[in-house]
Parts: sequence; C-alpha cells; structure tokens
Amino acid sequence: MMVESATETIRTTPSNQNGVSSLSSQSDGGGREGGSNGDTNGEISPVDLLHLQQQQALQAARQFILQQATGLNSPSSNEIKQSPVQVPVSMAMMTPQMITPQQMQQILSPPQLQALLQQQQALMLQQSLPLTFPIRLFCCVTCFSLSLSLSRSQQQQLGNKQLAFQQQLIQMQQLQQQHILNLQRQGLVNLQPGQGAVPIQSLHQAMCPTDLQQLWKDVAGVQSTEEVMKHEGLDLTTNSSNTTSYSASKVSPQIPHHTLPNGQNSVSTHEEHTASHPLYGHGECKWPGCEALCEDMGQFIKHLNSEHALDDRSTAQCRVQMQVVQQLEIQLAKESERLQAMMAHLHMRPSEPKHFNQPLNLASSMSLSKRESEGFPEGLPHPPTSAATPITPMRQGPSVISSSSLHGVGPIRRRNSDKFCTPIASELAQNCEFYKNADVRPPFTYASLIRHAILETSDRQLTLNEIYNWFTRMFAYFRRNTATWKNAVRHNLSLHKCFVRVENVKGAVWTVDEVEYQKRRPPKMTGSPTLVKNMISGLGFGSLNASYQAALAESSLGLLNSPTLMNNSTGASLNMLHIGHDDVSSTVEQVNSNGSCSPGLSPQQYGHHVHVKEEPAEMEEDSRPMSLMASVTQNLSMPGDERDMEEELPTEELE
DNA sequence: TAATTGATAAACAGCC
DNA sequence: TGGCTGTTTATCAATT
Repeated sequence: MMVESATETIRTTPSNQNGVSSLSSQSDGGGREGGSNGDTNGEISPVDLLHLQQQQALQAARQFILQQATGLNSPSSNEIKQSPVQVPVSMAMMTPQMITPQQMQQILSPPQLQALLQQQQALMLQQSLPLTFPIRLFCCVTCFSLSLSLSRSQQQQLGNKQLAFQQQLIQMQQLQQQHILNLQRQGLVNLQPGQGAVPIQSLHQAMCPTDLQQLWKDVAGVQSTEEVMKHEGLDLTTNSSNTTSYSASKVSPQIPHHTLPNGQNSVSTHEEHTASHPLYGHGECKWPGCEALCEDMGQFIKHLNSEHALDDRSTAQCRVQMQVVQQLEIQLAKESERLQAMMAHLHMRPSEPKHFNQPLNLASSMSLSKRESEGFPEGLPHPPTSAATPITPMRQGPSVISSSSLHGVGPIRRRNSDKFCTPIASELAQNCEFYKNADVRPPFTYASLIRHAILETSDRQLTLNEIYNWFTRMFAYFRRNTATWKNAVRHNLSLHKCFVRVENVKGAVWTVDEVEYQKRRPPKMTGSPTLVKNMISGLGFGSLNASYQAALAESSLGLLNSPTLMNNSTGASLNMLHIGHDDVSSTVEQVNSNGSCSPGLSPQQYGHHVHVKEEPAEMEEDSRPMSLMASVTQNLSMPGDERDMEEELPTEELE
C-alpha cells in the first residue's frame, strides 16, 4: 500500500503555506509526475478528480502517519512548524480509502493536518490536472481558511481545535463535491468524452463568477477571504467576470457567451469592466512583479492572457499574494489592537468628556459589515466610541485623513478641515492629550496650527522657535521629521500674508492678521442658502456615514472611529451655520472654549488682543482696506507689505 | 479642465 | 563655518 519508494519529495515548510518556492523549484521535475492523471485523454469527471484528490490527501496522510510510526520523521507540532517536512509526492498509486478523514483527523493533530493539507495543496498545484483553475483556487482558499481557522483555534482548547478542524475538513469535502455536482447539474461543467484537458476558458465560463464566489464563500468561511481576493486581484465578483469575458471574447470567440444564472450576460460584465482592471493601471500591468507596459486595455488583456495565464507560476504568485495579504491583515490587526489600547489609555480617563468613555472598537472598523453589525446603525451617527482623533475633517468627506497621514508618511491634504469646519481650538482642547501622546498628524493645516499657536499666547505673538516648540509640545507627530515640518512652518509664515513678522528688540516675532486669515478663505458659507443647505445635507447622518465609510475605506487603519465625529462635527458645523465664516476654528472657540489647550477667545478677541511687544520703527504705509479690527488692533509695521500690496486684489474679495 | 490651495522640497541669502 | 531664519520657487496632489 505504502509507496515508500515514492521518490519525489517536496520540501515545504508548514509555516509557509504556499510553498511557492518549492513549487517553482519543482515545477519542472517530479511535480509533473502525476500529470498523467490529467494529461491523458481518458474521460475524467470532476467527481473523479475530487476523489482523486481526496485519495491523494489520504495517501499523503498515510505516508505521514507511517513516517511518524516508524520514527523516521516524527516531528512534534513545533517541529512541524519549524522544520521542513518531507512529503512523498508519488500519487500515481491511488489506493482505496482505507482511512477516513475523520480517522485521519483523530490520529493527526491539527498542526499535522495543516501541514498535511499544505503538502497536499502543493501536490495538487503541481499536477496540472484539468479543471485546475477552480480546483486550485479551491485548494488555495481551503488551505488558507484552514490555516486561519487553525490560527484561531490554537487559542482554544485542543478539543475545540480538532473538532473545528474536523468539521471544516468535512465541510470542505462536502462543498467540494456539492459544487461540482451542482455545476454538472447545471450543465456548466460539461466534460465531453475525450476532453480530458478542459480549456481554461471553458472553465472560466463554466463557473460563473457567482458560483466561484459562492465557492469561495462556502469553503473559506472566513470573512476576510473576499477581501483577500480583492486585494490580490482575484475578486470573483469582478475579476473573474473580467477574466471570463475577456477570455471568452478574445481567446475563445467561438464559445457563445455564457448567460449567468441571474440573467446577466458576461458580455455586459465585460463591457462594464473594459475601462478598468484591477491589475491594470497607469499603463502597466499590476501583476506582482510584472510591471509590463501596456498601452491600452486590449494590449493588457493580451498580456494578461499570455504572460499570466493559468499555470503553476501564476497560481503560485497568486498564493504568494494571498500570503502577503494575510500577513498584512495580521499586522493590521496587531496595530489596530495597539492603537485601541492607546486610545483607551488616552481617552478613558474619568476627567475626559463623557462621550470619550465609549469603548473604541477598532477591530470593528476594519470591516464595514462587522462594524454595522456591532452597533453602527445604518444611516445614523455612530455612537461615540472614542476620541480617536482627527475625525473632524471627516465631516466634509473622505480623504482628509489618509492612511499616509496617519502614519505620517507622505503629504497630507487637509483643505477641508481647514476651510470648512475644523474647530481647531475645540478639537485641540478636547484631544489635547491625545495629540500630545499619539503620533498622529493633526488634521489641520500648518497655517491653522501656526495661527492657533500664536493666538494661544497671551500677547498673540511668537518667535519662530516658540512656534516650533509649540508644535513639538502639542503634537507628538511633530517631534520627528523636524526638518520637513519646520520648513513648512517657515514656508507658511512667509507665504501667508496673514502671518505678520514683527521686528522686536529681542528678534522677530510672528503675529496673526486675523483679517487676512479670514480673508484667505472663501466666504461661501455666508448668505448662501445653497451652500448652507449643502452643508446641512452634508451633515446629514447618511451622508456623513457615507463619508465616514469612504474615509475608512481610504484609511488602511480604521482608527477614525471616533465619538467626536458626530458630537463635535454636528455642533461645530451647526455653529457654522449661523456664523458667516467658514472657519469654525474661529466660531467654535466662542462656544467651546473651556479646553485647557485653548485660550477661549474668539477671533475677534484674538484680533483685539493682538499686541506687539514693541512698536516697529517704520509705520504701516499701505493703504489697503483694513477692517475695523485690524485697523484698531494692528498698528503694525509690515515688512512684508509687498506681498499684501500685490496680492490685495479684488479677485480675492470676489471669491 | 482649469484654478485654487496646501504640503513638501529645495535653493538661496542674511544674520548670529 | 555652521546653524538658524526668512524668502522664494517649483512640484505634486486634492479640491473646487
């Protein structure tokens, strides 16, 4: 029974689920040994193939057991994880099923079973059987889901582990057979006699996207599977249809377009996705490691079908990508957990406002569906969970806080927050401690921050170094990359005429020309019913939620699950509505000025309190229209008057 | 699509 | 001489 002479072995590391390196290295060798199964012209039904594979699995299991029994290779669970396992590849000798899967699972521990499955998967991937695409995908997902379930079950009792694993294995087999039978029943898989090797295109057509998707769902049984597939360009809801239609239209034009069970024709699907392809962008192929230049979609499709056809290499790459995604998800979960702990630490204090005391569920924010299921009412504002921060910008839409901004990598765009409704004072007041400790970039423009820093002082002026210090003191984020943001600060000070440099005996100090600061913002919110209406609608729960979700989608970390999202934003934005200026940092400060980090002054107060330590020698000489506030409070010399003169144009006023 | 705005980088000059 | 400060320009990206 045991074919000990099975010479071909695959070195695979159990922890490496894909065993890609092994596959690639072995692809020319004995991995094709079992290819006779599929390369023959004999009639092979899908059921036969499934039986074949099951028997292969059992064969491998028996081999595995035998090795353990003979002491030739008796690794412990840990050893399995750490050391390569020699797996016999000889699958030519198919034996009756002498050990049931259940028995096998009773004998083998879950790690052993996992290793076994991985080996079996590697075997199947090497065997170039017909029906390779769905089955390989199936195997990929199966092992993936099994590995996930294993990793979860490792946290449980051993009994639970084996039970769950056993159930999953049984389910896998049942689903495998059921799906093939269903497909046969529907006529989707029609293996004619002598059609041993089914063209891939036919298979793609045979299994419509919904079937494939269902297969994935059923087998994987994990919520992340679809995401994984989307990540790697195997989103069966789209890509499969893409591939199907592309293949059907380009490769096998003689094959009539398959009408999907739901009535949707694959042609329409093709048309829908002609314009874009997840694996195509910026004129190049996005297949991992490819980057081939393709002028248009047609060329890309040709390239895709020629260079990335269904073969061992592509399948292996697919699995590598799955592994990558899996690792990223694990990493994401870890980081999210860490962030959650940080948030909890920073905002669960008794002194914090009440709406901060809600638990932060970052994990739930990872998945929209899960988030909704865990208490995010649809179309309603999310309950306050935590002051996670820079959520204020989200009020106006997505992409204000990006993942890059969260990580402090790359440029950020915070125009909305600055322009419309960022109550910087209240935001800082409420999240002062958070920004001080969390390495999260504040969702404010440099200009807003500089202004706030200056206006926060008693005399409304700061030296550059003091501004620097304020940044580093108030924001942990600005305690690094000093060259970058300091340059930006200087740039903003020089660029914006709202910042006025005043010569002092001690040196130069910077003040804020509040009028100029307000002027630089388009006063669109003033007296514009349409805009006000839009703002109101924009604050609607539904749209807000959509924006929030969109931003969540953009942010790789769903850490913006903040309570102040609605509390602050609604309040602040409502405040905006009766205040002409869109700069809510001005308006909210009037209302919400009890924060420790805020001086609690309105912009008018700010303006009136602007006081220069020492009068400059030269008096202001420009004749620009000064507001009452500015003319009264800021009798300053303007070394930078040139910019004012040349920029004080009616166009700005007409905005 | 163009204009606007913000962020970033960099070069340069003046000053201490 | 090097660092800091301040100005200016350019580029990119997001938004309007």
